[in-house]
Amino acid sequence: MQMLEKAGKAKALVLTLVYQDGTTQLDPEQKLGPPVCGLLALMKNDLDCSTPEDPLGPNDSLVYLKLEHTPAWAQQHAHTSQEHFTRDVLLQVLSRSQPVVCYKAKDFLRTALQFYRRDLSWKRVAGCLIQDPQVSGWLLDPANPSSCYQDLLNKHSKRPPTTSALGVKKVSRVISGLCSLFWLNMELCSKLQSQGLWELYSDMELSMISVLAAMESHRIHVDKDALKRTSDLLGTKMKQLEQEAHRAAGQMFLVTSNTQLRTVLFEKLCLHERCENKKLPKTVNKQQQSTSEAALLQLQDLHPLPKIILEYRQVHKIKSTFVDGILSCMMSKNYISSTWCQTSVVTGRISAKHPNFQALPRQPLQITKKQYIQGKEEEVVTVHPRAMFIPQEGWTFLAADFCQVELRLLAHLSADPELLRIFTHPQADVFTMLASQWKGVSEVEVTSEDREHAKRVVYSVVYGAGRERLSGILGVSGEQASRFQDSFLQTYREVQAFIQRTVQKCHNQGYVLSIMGRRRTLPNINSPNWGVRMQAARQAVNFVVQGSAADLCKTAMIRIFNLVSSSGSLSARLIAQLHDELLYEVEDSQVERFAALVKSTMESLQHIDHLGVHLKVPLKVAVSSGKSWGSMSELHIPPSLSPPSPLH
DNA sequence: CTAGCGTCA
DNA sequence: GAAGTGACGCTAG
Repeated sequence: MQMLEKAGKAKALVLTLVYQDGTTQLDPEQKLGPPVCGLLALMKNDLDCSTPEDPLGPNDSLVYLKLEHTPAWAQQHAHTSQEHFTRDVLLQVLSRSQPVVCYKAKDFLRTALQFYRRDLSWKRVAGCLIQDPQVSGWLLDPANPSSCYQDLLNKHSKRPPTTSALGVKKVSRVISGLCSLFWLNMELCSKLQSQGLWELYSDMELSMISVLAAMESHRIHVDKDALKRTSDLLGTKMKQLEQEAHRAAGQMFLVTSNTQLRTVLFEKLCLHERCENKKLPKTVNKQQQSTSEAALLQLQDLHPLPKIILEYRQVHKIKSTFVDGILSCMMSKNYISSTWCQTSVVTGRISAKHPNFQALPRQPLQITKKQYIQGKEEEVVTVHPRAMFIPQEGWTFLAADFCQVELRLLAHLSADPELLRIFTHPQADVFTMLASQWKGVSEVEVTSEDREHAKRVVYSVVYGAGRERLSGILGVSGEQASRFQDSFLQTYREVQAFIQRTVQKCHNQGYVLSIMGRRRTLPNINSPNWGVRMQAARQAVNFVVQGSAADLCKTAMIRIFNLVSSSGSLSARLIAQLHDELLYEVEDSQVERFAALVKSTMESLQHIDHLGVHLKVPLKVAVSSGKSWGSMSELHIPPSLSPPSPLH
């Protein structure tokens, strides 16, 4: 096929998805993305002789590939050759060594995987290094990601817009868009190079595009019936609580309305008059009595209503966001695939939406269900959104968690002897240890809530929480909080020195860097406004640690992805990334082998020779597995079962 | 304290 | 009336 040969020989390929409404990825974002109908590829050979006025050089050419499945009954006849042609071009795009450029390349890769899910394995996208100006733009200035292609172009292109949009045919607009995309990519690449961001871009972020595309193309099974049952259960529970609230209030009112609740609590029941010793929070703009959680907690001993409202809100939150919310993401299917965003977090972490997989409750919710069956009047049921996610038949979920990554990185970055000692001679889990010290109980008595509490306290202090905020978290007076803060920073003196060093550096150069060279510029670090300046200082410190942790987690994802992709037998797939935790779906028979591989791959990141990363602390990875995301139990891996040869 | 997304008034 | 906003609550460190 001539065209295929031409595409293979082209010096560069510039791609965009085309949607059924005629728009492309270069047009401003649609609210609800229309379905894809094809792919437009510009094959560039004349890299020097095109001008803004005549973007298409004499040796450049354009091809439109229809993405559409031929019905099975028609396959023996006409259109199958075209379908195969498109697939072959896609395969070539995935494996070519010449540059391929696509704005929002992840969407392109995912679309390819979805259209050819029968005969295009997700492993095939592993080696693909498609360039993406959206990613480059974000790396250059992660705090201000561009909202659309035009935005990005305006921000970086030296030349003014090529042709005025009015009166020009849509086709020529798209063509000149693709040409500008090519030049924009060149421009961004040179900027990355001059900022020292090239390695981070080409070795990490570009690989992430494939990892995320493969992750998005996977279908996560959800127990839809159970989800519907819990939706109904929570619905009846809310009705019960509403009735209880009306009874407690002595009147009907809309429990979801804070205005009406305020009237009941403070004008009818006058609860604020009965707690003059406590300070009740006020609403910010109107200085009215607040009905926030903090206020209701203060009032809960005076009257039954606040407690009922608190429980109502809790149930409502779970139902609307995590039960009905997930149901609405499923449409008529019985699976979901989240959207994973690479360019929305300043620190380099990734985020998820529809649904936000990273925010599903960790703890199940206990519901007491009143039912009028003889013998038992009350039944306690636990509602756990995570338990709704199920591996496919014959597969198991496996989670691998980097234990205390940020704190370990802080130990490394600060070289604090005390913090290093905790991690190099671990008698116990750090947060468990601290919790047992603070609460005066033995380590075995520390509950998971205690541990969680200790964790919040530690991170709050190291990221610069003020006295007021810290007293809220610790549950002590402001004065005690201050004392705690002082003694903490005295115990870990080098941590304090690291914080000061980082802020100073940010002051001098205007930006800070993570261990792998990720960069955040903080213009506000020199603001004349004290509050604004202090916030920038905290952001600088947080960026160095959080950003470095993100670097490690991404490296882990990529290495594991490459190991599995290049293995003939391994089939484990990444389901989700919970920042420091990777969740995989693994064939039952491969669980042990894969667990050992994941653990050793992740822990081996203590030393990354070619990047000059040598952490002063060991990395610890905890692995767990289960037949639902809600019921994972720890897996103990013998230390050296099979040391993998790390690819990079 | 720092990062997000989803829901609501 | 619809669309935008800030507070809150869930997550992760």
